[in-house]
Amino acid sequence: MSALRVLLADDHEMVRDSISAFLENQGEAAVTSVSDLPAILKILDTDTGFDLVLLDYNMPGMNGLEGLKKVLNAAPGIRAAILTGSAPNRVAQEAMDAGAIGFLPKTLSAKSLINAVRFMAAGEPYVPVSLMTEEPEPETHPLGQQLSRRENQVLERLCRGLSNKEIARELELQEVTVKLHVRTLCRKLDARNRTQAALIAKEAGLY
Amino acid sequence: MSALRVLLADDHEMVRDSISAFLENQGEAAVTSVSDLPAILKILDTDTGFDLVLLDYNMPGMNGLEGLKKVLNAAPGIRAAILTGSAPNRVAQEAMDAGAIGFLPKTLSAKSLINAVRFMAAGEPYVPVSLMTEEPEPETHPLGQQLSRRENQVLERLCRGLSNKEIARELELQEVTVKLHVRTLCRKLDARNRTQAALIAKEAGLY
DNA sequence: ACCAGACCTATCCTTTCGTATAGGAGCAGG
DNA sequence: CCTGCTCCTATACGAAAGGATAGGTCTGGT
Repeated sequence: MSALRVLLADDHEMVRDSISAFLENQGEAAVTSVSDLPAILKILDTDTGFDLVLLDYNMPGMNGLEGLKKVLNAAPGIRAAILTGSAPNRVAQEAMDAGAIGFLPKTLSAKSLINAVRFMAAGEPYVPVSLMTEEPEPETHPLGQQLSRRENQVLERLCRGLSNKEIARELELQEVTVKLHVRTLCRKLDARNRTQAALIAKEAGLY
Repeated sequence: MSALRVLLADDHEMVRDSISAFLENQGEAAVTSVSDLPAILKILDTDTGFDLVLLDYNMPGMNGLEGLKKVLNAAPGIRAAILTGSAPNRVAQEAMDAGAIGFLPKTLSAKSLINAVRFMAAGEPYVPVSLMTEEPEPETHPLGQQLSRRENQVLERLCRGLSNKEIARELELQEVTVKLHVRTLCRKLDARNRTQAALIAKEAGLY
């Protein structure tokens, strides 16, 4: 049997090395690993012959599921899966809807990982059962859940003390748009201003 | 040479399996892995013969560095290191102060991990150079002491998300004066604006 | 086809924040 | 006395934040 060709992107070098070493030691796959989204796109520019692409959800250039869409766009028909540390049910659903072949929380065991990779490389969608059954989702954070994707992204940057302009630059948005999100976000969190919003989020342990 | 005995705790099963598999494949160590802090404490209750304990910073029961202290308390003299996804400089310092033998961001390469484990198991402290050379951002708790009485009063209100005007009213000052304090206070805390100042203060547990 | 919701942008406006400069009052120690 | 420090105030200006209104796209669901 010829080894599967896997393309792995994660900004944590330890995660990269560990996963790729593990997959290769099992003789299961030949792993090419990079650290950000642009690198993935560059590779796919000349080589779309991978059996599977693994994308870290939190990684430079990903911008939520935008990165996934870019990958699918760059290599139509390729099988791409999302890899994430936290396991928000909602994101899994969104990822699958966006065309992902699978969704892998890092809480997955290495053995399950092997199986999942095998499944997905064969074109079979894979999402851990736990994520599907936990439909009612006990709300890891009641706060973050009532915010939209964008609002969460903005809030995270609010918690780094960034200005609207800086947030706009990072998210590739106009400053007015950021203001909009900040305002609606403040309303939902019952905060009077950005500072309170940031404090509330930190208090809740969101960021 | 006999293999090192490593005790690993991380709530992400994938991380556990990957790291332990990697370490063991190198013939470097025999890894025992668990998923939370109580499990660690239970093991140490009957077996303190490990060369190294690796603790995920974000893990059930850890509660910041409390978990580290519990481990050191349960097995005095044992070598314990903190493992974390994010790499906040400050926490590294705190961890070392609290008695950790090392601090490992997950951005570390697998090769560096091996070296680090070897170092630490030998009793040699290990912290990535990058964390040491980065801007120190020292003194988490002495923060409050660097501030004058007024500045502390202003900071406390900053942490309630109040505006300059509101702070002025509460302290019976003019708004300009509050601005002055906010500015000098931000300088001392190395914050770029009021939001960051509030966040830093809360992070340090000041208010 | 239609509607609802999330998302993005624009214009206009007011308020707040942040910075700079220039003082003055009070108190400590050399 | 002079020096240095913290504290308080004042005026002024540009930058940022916050708010309101209006309209646009795109999506999924009915």
